[in-house]
Amino acid sequence: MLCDLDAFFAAVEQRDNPELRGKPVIVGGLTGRGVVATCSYEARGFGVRSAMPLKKALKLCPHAVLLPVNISRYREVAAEVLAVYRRFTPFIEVVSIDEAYLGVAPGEGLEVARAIKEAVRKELDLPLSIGVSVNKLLAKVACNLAKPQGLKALWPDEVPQILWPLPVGVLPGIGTKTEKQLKERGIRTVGDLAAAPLYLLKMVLGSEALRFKEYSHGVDRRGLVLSRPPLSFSKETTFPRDVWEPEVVRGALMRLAEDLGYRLRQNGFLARSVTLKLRFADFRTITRTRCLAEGINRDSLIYRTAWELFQEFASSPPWRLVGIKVAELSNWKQLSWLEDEREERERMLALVLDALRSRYGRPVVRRASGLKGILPEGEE
DNA sequence: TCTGGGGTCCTAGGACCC
DNA sequence: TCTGGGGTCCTAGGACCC
Repeated sequence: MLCDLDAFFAAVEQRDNPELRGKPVIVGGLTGRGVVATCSYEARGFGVRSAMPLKKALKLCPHAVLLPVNISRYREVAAEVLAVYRRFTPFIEVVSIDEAYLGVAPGEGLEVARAIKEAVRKELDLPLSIGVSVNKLLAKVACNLAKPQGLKALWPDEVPQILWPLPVGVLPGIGTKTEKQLKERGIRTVGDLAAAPLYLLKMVLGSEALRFKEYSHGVDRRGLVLSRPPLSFSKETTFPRDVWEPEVVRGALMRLAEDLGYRLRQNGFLARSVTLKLRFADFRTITRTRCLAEGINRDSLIYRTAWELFQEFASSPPWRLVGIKVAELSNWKQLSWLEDEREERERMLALVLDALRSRYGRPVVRRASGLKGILPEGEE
């Protein structure tokens, strides 16, 4: 079964603040250049949708309550929801903060789903939709049909009647680009796809043609992916206005690097590649990667690498967005006894800063001349 | 309308090695 | 003089998902 919390961010806000119940609520960035992360069903009534620019959303629904994304709060609540799921089954694939596939014994799906839905509503006061079937694809489609606050099963014998009339975009892996290409070849619905000759599908879908052909018949061989370590961490920021000054970008890179270093250390990783992402005012976007000889997790090394890449490849302003990604992750082995004393002191400093940060938030270090010889060269 | 942020996966070319 | 086949690693971009 697929469990999907309805309008999750907005639902948490409405639950935590009853005054918001029944009102159009939009959760999204507040910079003015943001988009809608989630909106309540009341807001959807005005045509507001996820990923819509906030400016447009507020034109459609001027009296909406606009709230910033309080991601740490939503993570707390999501953990509570997961704890409920775990009471019913250990077979859980967490797709995202608000979605998870649950595996239960054949024949028990609907019954367990009803119990989960009821528990989440009663104990956590959150609306949940669940789709039940024999595989992930059909469970997902069933869930979409059930929303909001619904529970629906979709069995293989219903595929021609229920799945075939739907647009091909309901299949996982078919996004707007592929949907358009298929449409140009006369394939609009899943039924069209099921009837199309394979050579035609291969023109658009390449080596994946067969898999989508199977999907169109309701066949999905994917199993549950219970859990695995992350492959990358990234952080990026869109400036409130287009930026012309390299110094502003440099400051942003410092903050991004701090955040990524913190996450690497907290999760016990070293990263061997650093990627700089730049978006220009005209929305052209480039990425530049540097692979390193050794894994790193120090803010200063992440920052330095990203800044070097920026200096090499930034070409010309104005810039709209800057981001850093760290990847090629490995476990953070304890440094060998070969490490020199300076490195040891830097490691201690990092641990102290992380402890401060866990407790008080990100430390703002304006100038630390007293730490000469401890901080890396050139770092304030 | 004016376009976020955090991820994964795939493709394709080039360098390099044997 | 003109050129195989198999492999890994690195890099850039794009599609997709939530």
